Amino acid sequence: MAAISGGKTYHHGDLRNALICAAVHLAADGGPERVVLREAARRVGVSPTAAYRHFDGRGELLRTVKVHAQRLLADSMERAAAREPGADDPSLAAERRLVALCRGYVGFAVDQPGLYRAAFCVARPAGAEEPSSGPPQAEPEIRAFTLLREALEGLAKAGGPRPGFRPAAGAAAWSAVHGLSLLLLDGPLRRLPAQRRDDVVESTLAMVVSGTRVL
Amino acid sequence: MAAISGGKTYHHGDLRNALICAAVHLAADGGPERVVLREAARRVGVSPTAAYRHFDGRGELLRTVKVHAQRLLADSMERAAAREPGADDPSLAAERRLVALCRGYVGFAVDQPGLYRAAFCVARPAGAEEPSSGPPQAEPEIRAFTLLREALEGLAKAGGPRPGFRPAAGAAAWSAVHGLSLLLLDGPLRRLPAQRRDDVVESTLAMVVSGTRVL
DNA sequence: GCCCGATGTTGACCGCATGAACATTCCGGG
DNA sequence: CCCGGAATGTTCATGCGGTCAACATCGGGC
Repeated sequence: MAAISGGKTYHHGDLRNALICAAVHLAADGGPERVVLREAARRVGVSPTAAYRHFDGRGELLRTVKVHAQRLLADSMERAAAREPGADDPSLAAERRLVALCRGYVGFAVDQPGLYRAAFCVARPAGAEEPSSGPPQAEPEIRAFTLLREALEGLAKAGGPRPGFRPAAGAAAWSAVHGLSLLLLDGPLRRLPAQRRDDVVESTLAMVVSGTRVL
Repeated sequence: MAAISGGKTYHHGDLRNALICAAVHLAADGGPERVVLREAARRVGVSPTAAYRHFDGRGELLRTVKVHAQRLLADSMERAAAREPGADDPSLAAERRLVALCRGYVGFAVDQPGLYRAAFCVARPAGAEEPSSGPPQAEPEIRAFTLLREALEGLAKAGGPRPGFRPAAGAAAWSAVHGLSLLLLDGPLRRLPAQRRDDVVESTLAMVVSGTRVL
């Protein structure tokens, strides 16, 4: 029927995606807590309960947004790494890649605070608190982390295989950029002037790189 | 009157503190989002709106809890540092103190996830979004950060005054422990078995210490 | 002893999440 | 071509939380 003529049909046709899109926009300005089911429905022009045909409640909507946000974060990292020219010295290249990835990480957090926070929000399955429910359901393995870990492995390899390298180094690096991002967003480093902020970022990256050498 | 006899009086007598206490308990299990005004009032045995005589709404209650939580965090750090024996080599002592403080930090986060999250939650003043409202109102200077910074300064001094030391090093160290804490709490490092968790913590602390040397 | 201000209480309104029952549409047999 | 069930939306209703206005009560200073 007249889907072309702008007329509204009883059946939306692609409500799920429309809701996700609206929810992502909500998260983008206001973070995860502003992802409100009713509001998303309103924006799409549909009754609130319609969303329940596509999501198991607000929790699942949020979780979907979260996945999206994580993807965007990883994209930002890869883009930053791709922009990095240094393909000269291969051993240096590994380090540059790591730093570029981190820059992309923090950059995303600063540019898209709402989405960044959404990417790491806790969206409990609607009233779950007990750890004893079924299998531990392995984490979907976040690409952002994979990128960091691989970069670190590349760095370790480039510097010659050293014995002390621990996989936990990835977590350490991640901790640094994650913590830095959050402190800059909501944390006490919020109102930092841009110049000082860069300073802090550089220092932290230096710590990561240097720390990587001893891990 | 019969405050002693357990009889309830119309006037509570110390409602503000009672509410804060209840709210802190709520935060302790469930984090900031579970700090619900009505629930706190219920636990104290008072009507919901009574709270408005002492707080400017839920936001202020939460902010009060936040301050409390930050204090507890700093306490945990100092306690950890006090437990640290190493008073032998003064130059080593500085490093040990730094590590102990960090351990106390992460330890608090792991032991009191709800409070830790409350300590860093964003409690906006009831619908504020515009950055252009009055003076930047300096942050109250979080003691946890001060402890870290001072420890780093002590470390720098102990190693002989080096030129390159930047104050941003404090932020870098903080970023690491903060990020680590959050990844362990809600983040992807959540369900990590305790043993691996310690591994990650150690690696991160090693990164901090080593990074400190180059900053 | 009385009155005012501080402190609580009731009642009401609004937004949100969610579930039950009902309506509309689409689509694949017959 | 027609029908019935599956999808997909809608309306109505419940319960919770934040918050405001109007009213009640207490306690202390005059």
